[in-house]
Amino acid sequence: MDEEPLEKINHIQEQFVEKIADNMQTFGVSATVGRVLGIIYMNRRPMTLDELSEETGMSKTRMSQVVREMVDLNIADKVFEKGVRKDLYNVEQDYYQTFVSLFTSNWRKAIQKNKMFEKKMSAELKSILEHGTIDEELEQKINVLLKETKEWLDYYYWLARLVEFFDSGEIFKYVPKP
Amino acid sequence: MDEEPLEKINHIQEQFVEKIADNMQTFGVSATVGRVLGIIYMNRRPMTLDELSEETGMSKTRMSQVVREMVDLNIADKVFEKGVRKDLYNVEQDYYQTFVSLFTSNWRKAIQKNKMFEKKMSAELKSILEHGTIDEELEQKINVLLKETKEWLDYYYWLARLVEFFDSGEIFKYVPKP
DNA sequence: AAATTTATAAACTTTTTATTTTACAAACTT
DNA sequence: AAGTTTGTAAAATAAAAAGTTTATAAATTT
Repeated sequence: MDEEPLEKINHIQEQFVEKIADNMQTFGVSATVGRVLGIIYMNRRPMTLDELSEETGMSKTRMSQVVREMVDLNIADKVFEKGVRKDLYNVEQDYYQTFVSLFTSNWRKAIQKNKMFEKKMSAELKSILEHGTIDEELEQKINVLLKETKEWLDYYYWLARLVEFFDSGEIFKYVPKP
Repeated sequence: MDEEPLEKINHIQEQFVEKIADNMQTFGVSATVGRVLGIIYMNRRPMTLDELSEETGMSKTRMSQVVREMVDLNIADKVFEKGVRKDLYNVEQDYYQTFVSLFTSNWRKAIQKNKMFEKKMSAELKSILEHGTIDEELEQKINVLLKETKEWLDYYYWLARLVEFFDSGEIFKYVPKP
């Protein structure tokens, strides 16, 4: 463990990147996405697919997929620099903004997937109520499910409101940045 | 698709469970955990490992692992019922509380893992500053990393505060349940 | 206390996800 | 317009996660 100061620092920098990669998994993104984010973040400057490939030791194709995922998640951007032909990718330098982007991307996706579901379910349930031969017990079951559907809808409405609460920055009014 | 009303309802109930399972993945838990949650939730009563095994078609051992994970995540509880020898497991019936439990469990784990890291890093960096032979450029790099460490610490402090904001129910003051 | 039921642990198998390789199309240089 | 460079898609491979089976320990019943 008796390294040159410069080596030591590079080693520390790598540990930072690994930690970022590890933490990023809490958001449900792969360690590789986290690692690439960490690498660009620590680099403080936009990077090309080739540079990322070099740094991670992974294929350029994989880097292409990863940065695309990051752009979709709103945690990276393609940037232009005159004279440079290769695409350059940069990441958000603000932790809090990255948190908000990942949180909102994730939940927006989930909310989107649920929108149709509620409508479909209540339509089906009502159709059974109207057209089927139904005894007391069955009718009660259907009503329980209809109530469930309603609560479900309310919950997703709340989630959408929560996403806005983060995206708008309101959250920082009540949980201020230190 | 011309089923008996009862069949139709069972089918709808299954769709609910599948949707819950799918949604649960947004929290980073496996579909199986989500499915078990959904099954117990729709059942409205605590269930045994055998019943769960029957419902999911999975082994009892797997059910044992899954409910343990759920208890750890604070979204299920072992309950006692006199005269019943088998363990019974119940789940939170309130969507919002389940959201809070999963959100806080996840982030508490992440925060915990980062606590030591910051201390270790700044100690290492300071030690290099004191003991190594360091030129201008190197010193600047170290200071950048020290600053990074500080910001990191602030960010995790903010996250801890955010977790409290949810856990205490404060969030519902500003993003009220519908 | 022998037999049965229940829960968990460990080893193994299957399925899913991550990554690489290969191949190709689009854009750019000369 | 021929030759490069760059980015993406599709197929193949490798690694990780989920699930099952077998074995065993603890508790319960008879």
